[in-house]
Amino acid sequence: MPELPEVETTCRGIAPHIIDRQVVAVIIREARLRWPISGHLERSLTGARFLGVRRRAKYILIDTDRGTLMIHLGMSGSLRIMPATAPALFHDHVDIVLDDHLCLRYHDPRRFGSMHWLEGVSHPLLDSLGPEPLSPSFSGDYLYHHSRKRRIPVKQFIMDGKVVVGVGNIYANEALFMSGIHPKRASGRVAAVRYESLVGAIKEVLANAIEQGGTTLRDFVGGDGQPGYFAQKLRVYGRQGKPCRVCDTKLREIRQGGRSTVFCSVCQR
DNA sequence: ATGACAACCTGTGGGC
DNA sequence: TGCCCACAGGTTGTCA
Repeated sequence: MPELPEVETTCRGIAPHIIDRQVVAVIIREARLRWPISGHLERSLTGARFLGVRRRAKYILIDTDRGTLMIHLGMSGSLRIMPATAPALFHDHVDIVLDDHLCLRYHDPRRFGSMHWLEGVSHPLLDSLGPEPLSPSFSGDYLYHHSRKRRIPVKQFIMDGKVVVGVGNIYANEALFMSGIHPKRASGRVAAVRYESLVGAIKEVLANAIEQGGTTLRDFVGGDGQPGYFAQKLRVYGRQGKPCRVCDTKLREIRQGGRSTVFCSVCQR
């Protein structure tokens, strides 16, 4: 489900409701996520006070006075604020009950998400991540230099979290269209000036999607339960067979690394 | 080091 | 109408 804009939307949605609140209980109904939830988590988190919400890549980092709660939403996860007394539905795997009778509820049908407790500042899953796409260190120059001599198609290159984090399938498709680059082009054969354009497109599409509250395709809702409104602005993703918004050519769909790629064979070279 | 691919899991939509 | 297969927003691990 969530790409970076949806994760950012979730962070912003939950932060005002949980900061300064104390955890009075942790209810784990299903611990079998991508990695099983550690037995330490409940003991460590209960009684802790939330201090702030951060994001690194698609990980949500919730700092407390005792350690940090690290949550990933996988493909189908969501976090909602709701009354602690609201009946738990199917796939509501975890409740973090707060001292004001609200709770932070984790829902994830596919269970590709995860929940970790960090005692220190780091975690192995965060160690080899590339730069944040909206940070100044992510530049055309950076992509150009890291792609030399690489043969991987440019779309898969920008979706590699060791290269840059937070560029998922939707926004990779969109950014390549916006910058006129063919998704199958070898990343090592993309010129510097085109990487400048691509990086600009990635920053623009992600920033716009965040402003719109994320992209709701099926069931995404932010921390307040509201859907995102970016879906109606998509240029290529999900529009295979439909006319290119620029030149009217029928958009093509191919598969790359098991993921669907939609592009315009006239606009993208 | 790089790249290709399977794996994790459930829900849904399209084709037959 | 109902069944089955393919595919869905992500990421890691394995293997050649």
